Amino acid sequence: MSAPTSPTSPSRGAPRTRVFFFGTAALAVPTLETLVGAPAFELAAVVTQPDRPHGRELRLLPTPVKAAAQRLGLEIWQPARCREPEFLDHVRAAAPDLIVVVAYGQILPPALLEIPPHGCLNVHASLLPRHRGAAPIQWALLEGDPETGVSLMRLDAGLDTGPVLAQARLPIRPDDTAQTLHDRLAPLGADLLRRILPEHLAGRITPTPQPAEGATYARKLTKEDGRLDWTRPAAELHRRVRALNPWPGAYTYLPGGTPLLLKIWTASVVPATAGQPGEVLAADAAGLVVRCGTDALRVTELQREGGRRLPAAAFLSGHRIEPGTRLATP
RNA sequence: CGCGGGGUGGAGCAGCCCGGUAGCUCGUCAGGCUCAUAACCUGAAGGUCGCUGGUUCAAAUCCAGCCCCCGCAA
Repeated sequence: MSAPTSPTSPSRGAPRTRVFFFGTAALAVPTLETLVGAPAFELAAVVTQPDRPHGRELRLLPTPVKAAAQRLGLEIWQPARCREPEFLDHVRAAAPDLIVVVAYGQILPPALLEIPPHGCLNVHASLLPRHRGAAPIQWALLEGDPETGVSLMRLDAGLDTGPVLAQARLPIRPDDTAQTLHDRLAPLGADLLRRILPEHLAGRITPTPQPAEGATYARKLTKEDGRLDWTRPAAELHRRVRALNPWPGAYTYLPGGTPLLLKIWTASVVPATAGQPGEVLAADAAGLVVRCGTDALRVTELQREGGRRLPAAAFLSGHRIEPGTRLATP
């Protein structure tokens, strides 16, 4: 569709800044698009993780960033490890002025950080120093933060520990999921970079070291994190359901000959004082109400293993669940 | 060849192992009850049982191939 762009229109005066973009996940795509759309920059190459087997047939699929880069007609590099000497040589030879990193998934070694004269900038989806690490969006939800945001920082040798250039805040809505929050943070990060980058290149910004106080680490989530412990308060379980949507998903089990795995997609908190934790208090068109340690959770969308995601009313049409049933967490 | 589950009237499921009248919950439509109703009662419409071929007197059900969906795993 788009022909490979050549540096036509000799922008009179200042040469364009040569940028390398490092990114992998979908969060990074809006930032990549922003850079491509800015005439002041020449996007020399996009570095992303190698294609990995994905999906049902374990086919090799491109990363979201690679797919976007292909669509934009950009040069793509996919080193197995960005600390490989051979790769570092390639980067040195290409002489980028600046490296921008968003959700790349690998740590950039000091030897790489030293290459671009304007440094390596990173867009991170939290208000640093809170939620450093791999899953900042999910942890902001799990912890019940009233707000989160994006931070633009200069990479150093640590994990998300570099000095911060700027931040943008974003309130967390009561019904936000990791997906919806991600979808608002991604463009927010792109916008932050677009606004601040010219200032940075002009030398008008002094990054502020992150305060030691308030630093937390947002470790990557696992499937095990999705197990719902019904003795916990409903408010907490509600946060867990939202934080793990769409991945890895919160779940419980419906008792039976062989317990049936139920993934909980959406729910809300309702007051309750009767019943035992895990007990089904009601199962009707309004949803599946499950007693928790405090109050109850009204499940409104769920999915059994092997089945598709369904509204509670549709699910209950085919799966009779009587009040009094105890959902288990084996 | 990574492992496994599934495609049955508008929705969700059962029936398939042990071939032979298409079932359940809900929805829709009509009528009734009621001050009224998403409640209740009665009745009705609506299905090439994913596609193709095979076995058989007979296939939703057994066999083969294909298409599509989902979970695990990554």
